[in-house]
Amino acid sequence: MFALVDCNNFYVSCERVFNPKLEKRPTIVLSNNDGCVIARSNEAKDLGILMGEPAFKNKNIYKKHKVAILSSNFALYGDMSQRVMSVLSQNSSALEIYSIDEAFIDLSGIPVKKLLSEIKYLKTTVEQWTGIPVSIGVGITKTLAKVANHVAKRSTGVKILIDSRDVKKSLKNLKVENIWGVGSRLKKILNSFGIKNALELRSQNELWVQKYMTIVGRRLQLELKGIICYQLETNPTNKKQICTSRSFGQLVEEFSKLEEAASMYATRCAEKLRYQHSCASVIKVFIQTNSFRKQLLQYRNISFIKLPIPTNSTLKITKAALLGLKTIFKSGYSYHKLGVIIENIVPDTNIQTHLFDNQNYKVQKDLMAAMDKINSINGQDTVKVASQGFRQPWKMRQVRVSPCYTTRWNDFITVKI
DNA sequence: TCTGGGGTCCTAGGACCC
DNA sequence: TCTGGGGTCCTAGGACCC
Repeated sequence: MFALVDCNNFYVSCERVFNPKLEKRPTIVLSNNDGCVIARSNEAKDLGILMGEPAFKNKNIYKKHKVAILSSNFALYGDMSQRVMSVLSQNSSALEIYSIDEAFIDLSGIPVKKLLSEIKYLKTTVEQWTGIPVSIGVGITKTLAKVANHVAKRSTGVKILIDSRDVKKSLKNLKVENIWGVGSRLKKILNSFGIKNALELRSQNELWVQKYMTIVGRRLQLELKGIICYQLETNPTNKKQICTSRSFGQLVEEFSKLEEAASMYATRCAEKLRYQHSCASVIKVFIQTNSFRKQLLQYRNISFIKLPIPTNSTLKITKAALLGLKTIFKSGYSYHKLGVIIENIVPDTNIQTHLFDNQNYKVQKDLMAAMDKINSINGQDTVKVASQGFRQPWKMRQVRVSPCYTTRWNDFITVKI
């Protein structure tokens, strides 16, 4: 049994905690550079303001209804999120923080009779301690808990969806596009076969689902049937990719400004990397013009840099990012967005396999011999090396540690920094 | 020497999430 | 004039190996 706790209109609710005058007033929060709407109060939703809508389009509506328009303050939201999650973790046995405003809770062990009072208590506690209103939905699987939450949001704020007739009814009332995991593409496919609600999807033939919705759809269907495919993930796993990117407030042409942004974002990436005690060896930089402005000349490109040895040094990552930027920069374009991405992330204690890179044949051979020795002493798969015959020029296929790593990077720039 | 089946690994790109 | 940012997972298809 899972509960999904979801903060209502999270960013707006955060703002309201510190500015009670915003209560009852239609309120929206805008993205970076006040570009588009990323949060709406219920009153704003009632005005027909959509999520992700560009803010400049509806200025008249905002003015007419005296909508409070706020720039985003992610430091505040992050802090409020932590407070909510801490209350939840104090009041539950197992917690998975799913996003900044959502968490799954394990409820197994609580008798069904007590469920309602439990989650009502949880809801009240969070609201009293943090000032953030939440909705809680309970279901047998995570997907059903999501469905329950959907129902809760439209009623009293709590919903237990266990009774099979109740489940059936709720699924019938849920449009396919509102199912967790169904986006615009799947909606189109489903609708074209006349499947409009979640109940119809649940009762579809399994082979059909597999064919048109792949394994993802099968899991979705099973979860709707009450068969658990997604467990609670209580240990936050390390990021496999870390990205820092922004749109510029206005178009940028000078290389120096791009450089400035690239080194700032590279620094942020390195910080995030160190925070999770990892190292990375691939640094990507992308730049792009504004694709919405079709009259302008369009250009986008991404550079790949692979470092011989993983690092979490800000300096090294920044240097690589700047080098990458140089390789893709073209003058004569007006740039709109820049991002730095780091990949090939490994724990910072686990870099020995990368010694194989950029070594000559003899050194590699010696290293392999050393690895073999370590393996034979430990008697386990500390380090595995593919048992290929040696060839010239040396091409190592695979060095298997966890995570697995190979040296097939011919098309990439490899730099020593 | 010729050829095929079975397998792994990798990447780009798409789809989806909040 | 002005259109978010940060992620994950899956698949197809190529490269490569035995």
